[in-house]
Amino acid sequence: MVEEPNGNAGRRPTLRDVGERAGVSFKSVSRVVNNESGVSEAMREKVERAIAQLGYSPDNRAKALRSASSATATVGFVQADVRNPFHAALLRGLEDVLDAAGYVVLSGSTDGRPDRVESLVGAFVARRVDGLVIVPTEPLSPMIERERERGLPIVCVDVAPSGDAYDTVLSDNHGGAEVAVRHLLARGHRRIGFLGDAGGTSTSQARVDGYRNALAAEGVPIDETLIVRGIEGPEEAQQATQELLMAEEAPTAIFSAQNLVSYGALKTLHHMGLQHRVAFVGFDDVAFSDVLAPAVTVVPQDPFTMGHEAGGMLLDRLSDPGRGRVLRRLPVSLVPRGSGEIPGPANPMYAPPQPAR
Amino acid sequence: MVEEPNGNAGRRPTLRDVGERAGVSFKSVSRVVNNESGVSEAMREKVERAIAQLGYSPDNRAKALRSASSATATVGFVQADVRNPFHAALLRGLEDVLDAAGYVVLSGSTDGRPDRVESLVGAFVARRVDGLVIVPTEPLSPMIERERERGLPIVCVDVAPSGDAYDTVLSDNHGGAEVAVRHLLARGHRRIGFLGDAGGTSTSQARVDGYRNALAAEGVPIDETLIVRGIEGPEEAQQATQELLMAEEAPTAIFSAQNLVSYGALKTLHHMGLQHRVAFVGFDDVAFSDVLAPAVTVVPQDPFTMGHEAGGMLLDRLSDPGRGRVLRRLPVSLVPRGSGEIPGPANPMYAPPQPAR
DNA sequence: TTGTGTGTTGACAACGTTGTCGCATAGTGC
DNA sequence: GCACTATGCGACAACGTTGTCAACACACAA
Repeated sequence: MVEEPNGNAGRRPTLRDVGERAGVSFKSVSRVVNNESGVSEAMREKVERAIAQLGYSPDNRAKALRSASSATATVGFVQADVRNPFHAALLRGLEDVLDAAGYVVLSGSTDGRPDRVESLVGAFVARRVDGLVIVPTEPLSPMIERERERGLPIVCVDVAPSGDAYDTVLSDNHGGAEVAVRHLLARGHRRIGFLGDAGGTSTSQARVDGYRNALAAEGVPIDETLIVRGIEGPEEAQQATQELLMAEEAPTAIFSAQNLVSYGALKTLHHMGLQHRVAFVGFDDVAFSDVLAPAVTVVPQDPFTMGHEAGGMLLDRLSDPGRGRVLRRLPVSLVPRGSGEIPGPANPMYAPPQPAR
Repeated sequence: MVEEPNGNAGRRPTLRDVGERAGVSFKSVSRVVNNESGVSEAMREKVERAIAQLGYSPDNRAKALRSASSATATVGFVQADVRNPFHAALLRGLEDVLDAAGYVVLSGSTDGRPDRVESLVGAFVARRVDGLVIVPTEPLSPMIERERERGLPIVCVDVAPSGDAYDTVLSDNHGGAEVAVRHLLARGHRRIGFLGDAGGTSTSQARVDGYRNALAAEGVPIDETLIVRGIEGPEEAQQATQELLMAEEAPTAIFSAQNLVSYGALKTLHHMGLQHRVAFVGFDDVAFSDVLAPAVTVVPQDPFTMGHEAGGMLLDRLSDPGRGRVLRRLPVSLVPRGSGEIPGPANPMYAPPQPAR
């Protein structure tokens, strides 16, 4: 039970309060709190008793304020929407590694809106975060650029901003997309739809490039009408998928380059009754991918690990601000579960896609 | 472009720096920054020019430190795991309403472990958050109790801690469970399995109580062997579901009381090929609930709104610390999608559940 | 006894900000 | 010309902490 001093209800006890209580100077209390050497046993006991009685907890703001070089042990995480499971897992990975190092995480969602990015970063900077982890948007917010120039440690995750100024953690987006499309090609598909998200980020670009590369490597001509980019959320993905599948020469397979897009695409495939006829591979894992019939073949990323890596990278940068810029590209590989193994026209097992109903 | 003063590389400009630059006292700069009255136009312009040149951003730590009553405009959110979509949506709801009021959110996951709760709350308090929003565990951390006694505004969400000391936002857990089970009863089911999560919280309890109530109201005897509680995560849920369905007198319907449990239960139903035979209703919505076949009948909560409400409640409490404790219980209703409408034995349409393969 | 270390403690100045107060300067009324 | 008020600005003290330095007590050797 914490003793509540009569006069100053609501005020938190300070070093000075504890010192008064213990009959010593507040500086001695500071020494005990910080486990400094050169404190007698008697002093330590007296002070610790007083601390317990008053329920003292140190004020990190004052500590951080004392020396400009000193730190708040707080970092900011800026992403589009924490409700996207990918971002939530990133955050959790971050939290875990930073928590272990004594940091806490300020988290904010921007929906990718530049004004929200600016205001959020401004709010974080006002609180003097020691560093930022961001999922960049394109173009990168000028405020973020300015903070980097000023020396604030910043790590990008999932997306590499243009230029090579930022420490970055990525998945192998190009390679992953290529593997996915090769997988479909190998099963006899020649007309493969591409569904990509909005944003115009390097990540989004790398995934189309991977798609194009895989086709080119097999000598399959690229039909631009099969490539749909700029899809914003599951509803638009449903729409786009439907249009693609109702077209004159519909694709026999679909590669979706992002988890929310996959969600919409799968919904449409199932609603149209084509889930067993049209092959599907998605970048990013998707909830229930192993419960759906057919189970969903994906190239999963590991966002938890990505967050972990990003946090570690930030800690490294904090301890050595002068080091060169680091880019880490995490390998990905395809997990076949069923939807991606549906045969295509160049395969003897092929059955033409007709709606089941 | 921010001008970098030669001498003090890395140091952020302060009020004093701006004042020097503009040739005025730092106090005048403070006045301009805070839009105080009694500042001449000439002064304002001079200062604003200097602010822009130096890229000044105020230091929230110092501001908050200045007066004990002043605030950090920061709140902490403590939950088990952001990767749970329910918690992520809570966080997003919180962020949005608090952001609009100028606050930022410190977020931390504890996996429900008491030691992590303590250390996280300690870290938040050290940074002098103005308030906390927590998803409580049972028993409630003594550190949280102590902070409430000390006067820190705290709002609980999703779970009501024992006693009635905390502002709380809840779903109507009892009512929701009752509606779900009544729904199954009305379709002819008499043996209804209950799958509940671990934790021993009031929420978890309310959902079993709702289950029991619904059965009792229909005069259906309660078979304790059909009630499985304390399920920790999807894997355990899979296991429990399988055992339930392989038992001598297996249930013809299942009510799952939590989203992660539903995930595991659905996985097992599908793997056993029983998804069209055994009825299923889940508390909490679940990703892909409308893509699965049959689509999943649920009693969804609206975690985004819950987070929104919790944030609003915290803001209210901050502006009026003396007000009485508030409890808000949000209504829920059942969304029939298919899985919950599979007929049971007391229904003429009933077909006995046999594995499809 | 004196000097020299050694170990423990306290006084005091910062950190960057806001609140309070006082001092100029200018304008107003007589 | 003299008070008086209003307006704009600066000086200074906090807020709670840490770093620096000085002061003190004590032991030990010379």
